[in-house]
Amino acid sequence: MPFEPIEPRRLFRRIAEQIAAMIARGDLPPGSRLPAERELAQRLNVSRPSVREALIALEIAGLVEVRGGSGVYVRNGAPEPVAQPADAPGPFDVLEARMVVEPECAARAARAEPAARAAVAEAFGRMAAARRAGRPDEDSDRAFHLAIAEAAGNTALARIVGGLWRDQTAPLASRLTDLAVSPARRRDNLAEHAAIATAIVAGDAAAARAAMRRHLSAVRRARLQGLEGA
Amino acid sequence: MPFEPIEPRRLFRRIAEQIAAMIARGDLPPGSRLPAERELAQRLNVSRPSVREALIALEIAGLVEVRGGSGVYVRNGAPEPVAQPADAPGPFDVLEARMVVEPECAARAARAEPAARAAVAEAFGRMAAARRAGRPDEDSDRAFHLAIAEAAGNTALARIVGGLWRDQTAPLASRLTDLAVSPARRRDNLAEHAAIATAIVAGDAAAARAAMRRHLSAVRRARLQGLEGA
DNA sequence: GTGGCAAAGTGGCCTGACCAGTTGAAGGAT
DNA sequence: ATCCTTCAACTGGTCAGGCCACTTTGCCAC
Repeated sequence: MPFEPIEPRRLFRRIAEQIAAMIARGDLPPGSRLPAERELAQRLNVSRPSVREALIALEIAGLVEVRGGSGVYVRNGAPEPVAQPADAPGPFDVLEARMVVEPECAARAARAEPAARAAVAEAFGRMAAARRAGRPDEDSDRAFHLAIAEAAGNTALARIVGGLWRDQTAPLASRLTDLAVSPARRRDNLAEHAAIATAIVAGDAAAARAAMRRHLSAVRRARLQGLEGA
Repeated sequence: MPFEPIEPRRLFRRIAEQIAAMIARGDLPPGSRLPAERELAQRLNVSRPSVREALIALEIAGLVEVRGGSGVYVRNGAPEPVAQPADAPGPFDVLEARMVVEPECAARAARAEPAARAAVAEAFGRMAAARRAGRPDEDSDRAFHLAIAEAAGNTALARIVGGLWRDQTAPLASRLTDLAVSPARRRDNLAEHAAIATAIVAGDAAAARAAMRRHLSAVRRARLQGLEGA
């Protein structure tokens, strides 16, 4: 008898989520052993196979580790939703990392299907519109770069770019550099984005890579000057 | 009765690998329905629960989609935003991302100060020792790549590489392909690492970049081919 | 102490069964 | 003939109970 007939989802998912919730809540600290399969089954009023399926799902998801004959343990390096501000990279490290990753993303995006490339063009359109309307274009700027990373069609790369932008915008230190953007720089920024979008839509991978590289170089140059002149 | 007591791994992993191999090989095109659980069980000479566990593992890994009452289908490309537990990237996405980031890290490491480069050499030495001692070299392998990323002197890049390795070893289905490393591949792996370490210690950035690229290409090739011989 | 051995506990896997949803084709109504 | 209903086959979803191999633990002899 499933413990609650209210939810239509598959049983092992409900069980897995329940266990994951315990881990996230701290009821099951990292490294600790969770109850035996038989006991979990009895406690949750489900069968042992269902518990096993849930545990396998959690194992593949990287939340727990199953040691045969011993027990199931909460994984130590469990990905926490909270980020530690301590070792956050500095703004220039982030920018350099972007110069490694994003040109390649742009090149791949240029080789993507037309639909994906159209999404990049659309993101650029929104950014241009925001700028014309005088709205802060920080969000649409980020959205543009993220659209390119997503168009590249690689989840891992998209996640990396997303993380870099988070590192870049979150810390207060980088906020300071953000303010250093002059109206002229803002205009150039838009023009550089246009070059990138054009190359991607045209399917020219080499041009897209070069345009992205130029753009990021310009951003770095502006930041270096901003720190002096402002 | 397990079909062959030759492998000590858990049964559902072996089954999952076998199915994943069929998908990778193209025997099961994206969108196609794979055989029923009962038939798979009979064909592979295992019980249905074991097949179910394997299918759940593949589902969490994002390789297949299970439609109740209908069948199990090979997923075409894009991972849905469905993923509640974790939308971790697939193993090949991770590998591709590494091919974007790590060669650049190797090049920068080669330009680093002697102390940082010595740390890379040391990490390689530990890995070689572990391999000689017959110890599992997965950890030292990871440590070697992380050492290079850290020697590159960019916090953001080091963090990216660390994240990619976590994605690769902890969460996803890559574990399924991980154990497909033959002794020959393990030996080549060490040789490739040696080439990387040598170039970095010598301060030859171009050679380091090329060696890292060769290494990752070899890893990808091994993963694509693997899983058949056993 | 200390080393070894046995029992308890745990995951690993199997057999067999029943239920619920999907699917597609047979058969009736229009 | 065409459309709709119905129903049987098929598929995944879940449960129950059982046996085995391995790890852990604690007792006992040394």
